[in-house]
Amino acid sequence: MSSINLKRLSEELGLSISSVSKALRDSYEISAETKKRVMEMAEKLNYQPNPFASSLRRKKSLTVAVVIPEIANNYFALAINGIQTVAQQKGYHVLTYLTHENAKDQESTIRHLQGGRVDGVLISLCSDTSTGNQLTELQNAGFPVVFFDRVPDAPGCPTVTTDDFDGGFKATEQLIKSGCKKIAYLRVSGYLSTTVNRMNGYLAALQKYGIPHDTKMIVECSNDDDSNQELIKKVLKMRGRPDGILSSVEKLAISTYYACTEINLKIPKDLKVISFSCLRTASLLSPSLSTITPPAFEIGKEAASLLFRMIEKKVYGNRIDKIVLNSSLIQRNSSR
Amino acid sequence: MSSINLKRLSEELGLSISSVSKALRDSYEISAETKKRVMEMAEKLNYQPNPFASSLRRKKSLTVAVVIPEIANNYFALAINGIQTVAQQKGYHVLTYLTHENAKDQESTIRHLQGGRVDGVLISLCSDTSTGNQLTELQNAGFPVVFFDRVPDAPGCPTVTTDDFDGGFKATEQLIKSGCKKIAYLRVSGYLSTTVNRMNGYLAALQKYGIPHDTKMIVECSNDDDSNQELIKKVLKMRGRPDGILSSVEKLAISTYYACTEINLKIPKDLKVISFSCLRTASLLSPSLSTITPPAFEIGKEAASLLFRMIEKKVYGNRIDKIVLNSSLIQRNSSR
DNA sequence: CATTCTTACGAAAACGTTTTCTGATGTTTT
DNA sequence: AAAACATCAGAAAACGTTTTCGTAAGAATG
Repeated sequence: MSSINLKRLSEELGLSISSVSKALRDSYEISAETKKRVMEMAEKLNYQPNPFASSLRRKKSLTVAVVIPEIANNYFALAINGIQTVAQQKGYHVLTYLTHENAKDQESTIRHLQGGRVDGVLISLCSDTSTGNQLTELQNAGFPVVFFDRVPDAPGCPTVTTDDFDGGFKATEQLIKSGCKKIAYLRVSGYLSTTVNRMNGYLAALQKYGIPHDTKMIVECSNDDDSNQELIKKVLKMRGRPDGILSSVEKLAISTYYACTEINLKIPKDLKVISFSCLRTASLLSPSLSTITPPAFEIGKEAASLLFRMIEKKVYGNRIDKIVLNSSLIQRNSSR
Repeated sequence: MSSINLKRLSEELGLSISSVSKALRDSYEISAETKKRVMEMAEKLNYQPNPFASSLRRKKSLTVAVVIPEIANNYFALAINGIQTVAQQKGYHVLTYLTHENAKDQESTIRHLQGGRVDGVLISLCSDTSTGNQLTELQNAGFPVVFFDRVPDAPGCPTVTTDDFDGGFKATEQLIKSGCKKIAYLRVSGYLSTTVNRMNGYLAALQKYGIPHDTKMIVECSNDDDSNQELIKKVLKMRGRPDGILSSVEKLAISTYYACTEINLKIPKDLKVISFSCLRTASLLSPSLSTITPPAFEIGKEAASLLFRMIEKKVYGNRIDKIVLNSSLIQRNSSR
């Protein structure tokens, strides 16, 4: 809107457009004195360079995209916070896109991003994902892409994740040590690297402690809170019901709490619960919720930093970073 | 990155650049047959128009900015969700900027936005705000700006808010009816429309029920959780301490819970608490937290819709929309 | 003095679109 | 048959930058 541009500025100063441009970019071709004059006039007229002209010419958008399943989610909100912090400090702009756990949305977003609107992409895959090909297409085109949290299992992808296997293992171990004999695992339907790795940790812990693996203890949930709650209630009412629950995502722990209230099961007496979660109020819940907490903010920061390294050095060629951060297990009353 | 552009496409088709462009935009100047050929080739080569060239030429970015104090906050996360939902459906892109409650950041963001990177701005002011002038400058330049939640008190601003006065009034009334005689109000330092309107509702309720207003009951908190917790503890330990607390924002209610745990005050027996909050787990807290819940998602949607109306009809001239949505008071155990 | 080098600046092309203007062909009207 | 018109397509300018190249004037060199 600000209709003052280089042309206007150059007329005001009695200089050519190119000289003004060079002065503003602090080129050695311009004398110190002229630079000063230009800077002052630019300041005075509140000159703001047109970002589109600049991006068009330089083939650089100074913008990155963040593609996530949802935003009203403690984990992703914190991760974005980390991403923004790094990006803003680097002078980059951040576009966010929500896929709503919908592969179609994710695909069209990725396709769109190929238009060159951004210099790089940070993405956490939706559960309903089958778009690996599209993404590798992007990557093969030399486009910087960093996956975080929910990542593809392909080896060629730079990723930032938490030690999900270890988290699942330790959480399960903790439940076992608190006396649980039958531990259910609440997973999300579809393929999610996180949920699968966490499950593998869970299975490994069962094996280590000689607890037989029962497929009825793997509960596959959907994205609908109400039906999840019904499903969990059903599991908790069946013969040989679980006495411990490991929830792979926060919202399933919430649903478990509600389910227990409804069918009058007491946590932790009748059922011990532990969940992956970034809930700030975990310790204020009734009972306080034991959690495995991924360092979401740091994950965002690391992912963004990695992306900027990839963007900045043209040649990130053969090096593939796989960064793994530790999550912390915090035992509270729900699993004692 | 996708280096196929109109030139490449036109060569492939044996047409001129302009014809291809017109075909893609479905111009009447191009025959149906040619259009079909062009569309197919564009599809085949996965042509993605360069957004910068397009924006430069058309002076339209198809992008809006969201400027908020923080994102790791249930309210703002939900609001962004609403904004994104509307924007994505309209084919717009969303840039987000965090001010971290910092007026300097907010200023520089606004200044930057004048460069024309976006077609409109959605903003919720930071607490430390003194930048009204800058914003009206933007508005005077005919730039579409919609304020939501935390708004300036100037009459010329389109806003989307909740009935904060009413919420503060009813919440206070509820505490009084539950037997509270001395009710403290936790506010945030600096000027925030929300916190002030809520306080006025609080004061009005006190007056209606003939409760004397005591300035010591207005507790001005900062942005630091730890020092807030200390401050609240101090208030709860003083002579003539409050027996009820109305918290103007979610995080202060959390701090209150922690403070009570530390000094061994029981909610609701020793202290009744009610808070403005979008916490999904309010009913699972110990004790469950009474809340006044603003419809954050809808606020985001309304704000975005209003902004798009402003962007789309060039002339929104003398009409100023002030949309107010109702928040809902949910009484739970913390205030019974 | 003639040549090469700096220094400081301007002219113009380029980025990839969109849009206005112009024109060629064939079709309808007078 | 001449004139007006409709249809379709291309040429070229424009958006506001950045960058390459050219060059004038003076300084340094031989």
